[in-house]
Amino acid sequence: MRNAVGAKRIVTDEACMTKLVAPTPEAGSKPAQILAAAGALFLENGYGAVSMDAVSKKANVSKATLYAHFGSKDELFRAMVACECASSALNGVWDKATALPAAEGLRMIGLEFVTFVLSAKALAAHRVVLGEAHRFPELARAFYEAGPALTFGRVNAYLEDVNRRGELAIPDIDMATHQYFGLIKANLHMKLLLCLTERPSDLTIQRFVDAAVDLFVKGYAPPAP
Amino acid sequence: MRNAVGAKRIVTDEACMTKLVAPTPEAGSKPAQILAAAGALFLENGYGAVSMDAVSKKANVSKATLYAHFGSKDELFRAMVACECASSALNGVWDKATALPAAEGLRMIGLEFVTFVLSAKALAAHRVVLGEAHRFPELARAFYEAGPALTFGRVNAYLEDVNRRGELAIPDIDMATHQYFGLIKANLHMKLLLCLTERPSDLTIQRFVDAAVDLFVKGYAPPAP
DNA sequence: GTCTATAAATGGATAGAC
DNA sequence: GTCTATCCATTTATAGAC
Repeated sequence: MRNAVGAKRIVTDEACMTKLVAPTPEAGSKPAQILAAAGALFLENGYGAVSMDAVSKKANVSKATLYAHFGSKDELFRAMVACECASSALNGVWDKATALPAAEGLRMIGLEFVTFVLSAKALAAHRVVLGEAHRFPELARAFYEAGPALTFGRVNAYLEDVNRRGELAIPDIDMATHQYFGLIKANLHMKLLLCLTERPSDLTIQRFVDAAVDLFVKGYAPPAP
Repeated sequence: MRNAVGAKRIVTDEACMTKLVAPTPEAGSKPAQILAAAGALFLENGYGAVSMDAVSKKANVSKATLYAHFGSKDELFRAMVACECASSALNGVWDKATALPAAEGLRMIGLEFVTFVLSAKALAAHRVVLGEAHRFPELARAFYEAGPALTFGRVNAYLEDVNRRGELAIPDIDMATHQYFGLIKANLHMKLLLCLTERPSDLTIQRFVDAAVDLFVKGYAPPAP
C-alpha cells in the first residue's frame, strides 16, 4: 500500500533513513494543485481531520486523480510535509553574519530564525508534525533534518568560528547552540504553537532577540584580560 | 451536541474562558476506567487516530456506557486532558528554593521542571494538545493555564524575589522568565517532542540544567561593586 | 490522465432490553 | 447504569467509461 507506484518522493538511503526529496512539481500541474490544497488543509486542520474528499475538492480534482498521483493518504501527507520543508534554509544570512562582530551576527541570525519559526506556516507545520510524530516517526525525523537540524548545524559552525576568533569563550559549543535555540524561542514558541497569542509584532520579536543575544553574549564573554 | 447533559467537566467562568476542573473520579469506577483508557490511547495515538470503539474496548466497557458518561468524543478528549493536567504543579520545590542562594534555587527548580517536562507523559500530552490546538483552542489555553502558566508564574515570582534580594540584576523579570524557560528546555524539548531521541539520562539532564543556570546567572549577575 | 459512480469499511452515536 | 445490536454518515480506496 505504501510507496506505491509513482511515489518517488520518499526514498530510503543506505543508512536506512528516510529523507525528504525536493518534491516541488511544475507549477500549475495537477500534482502541484493537489499538494497546495493538501498543504493548506493539513496545516490548518491536522492529519486526522482532513479527508481525501476535502483535498480533492479544494484541489479541483477528482479523487481518482488524487489517488493516481498519491497512492494513499499517508503518502500525500508525507509529500506535503516534504513540500513545505523546502523553504526553511535561512539562506544568505550566514555569510553576512560571519563578517560581523559576534553580537551583531547572533542578532541577525536570531532575528531571521525566530521570524521564520514564528511564522504562521512554520508553526502550523510544527503542530501537524508534532501531532503525528508517534505515528510517523520517520517523517518527524525527516522534518527535523530538513529544517531545524540544518539551522542547528549552521549556528554550531558559527559559534565555533566566533569561539576561535576569541570573541566568546564557549566551553561546549554543542550545548551553547542548544541554549541559543532555547533562548531565541524563549517561551514564545510554545505559546504560539498552542495558539495562545497572536503573532508578536516585529518590535516584540526584536526585543526578544536582543534580550537573548545580550544574555548569551554576557554569559559567554571571555574573561577580562 | 457539545456540552451535553452531565458534561460538567468543562465550565466557563465570567471571563468567558474555559478552565479545566479537577475531574478525577473515584478510582475503579467506570468513568475512571474510561479516562484511563482514553488517556493511554489519545496520548499514544493522537485524537484523530483513536476511535470510541477502541476506547470502549480498552476500558472493558460498552460504547453505550461510554456515551452515558461522556456525551461525545470531543468531551471525552477534553476530560482526558483535564485529568492528565492534574499532576503538573511541581509542588514543594518553591519553598525550598526560596531558602537557597539564587543559583542553587534555580538549579533545583530547573531540574524539577525539566524532569517533568521531558517525561513521557508530559511529552505525549504536549504532542496531542499541540496537534489539535487549531480545532480546540480553548482546550489548548486550558492546558497551558493548568500547567505551564502556573510554573511560569512561580518562576516569575521567584525571580522577582531574587532580584529584590540583589542576588541578580534583572531589568525585565517577565522576559527573564521567558528566557529561563527557553534555556532550561534548550533544544531538547523539541527533539523529544519529535520523537528524535530517547529520554536523556538524569546525568544529561543535570548537565543541561547546570549549563542553563550558569549562563543565566552569569548573564544577570549584578555589576561588580 | 481524468472523470463519475460506487464499493467496502469504519466511525460516531443511539435504541431498547435488562 | 450497563449491555447488545444497530443506524447512518463519512472515509478510504477502486472500477470502468471517456
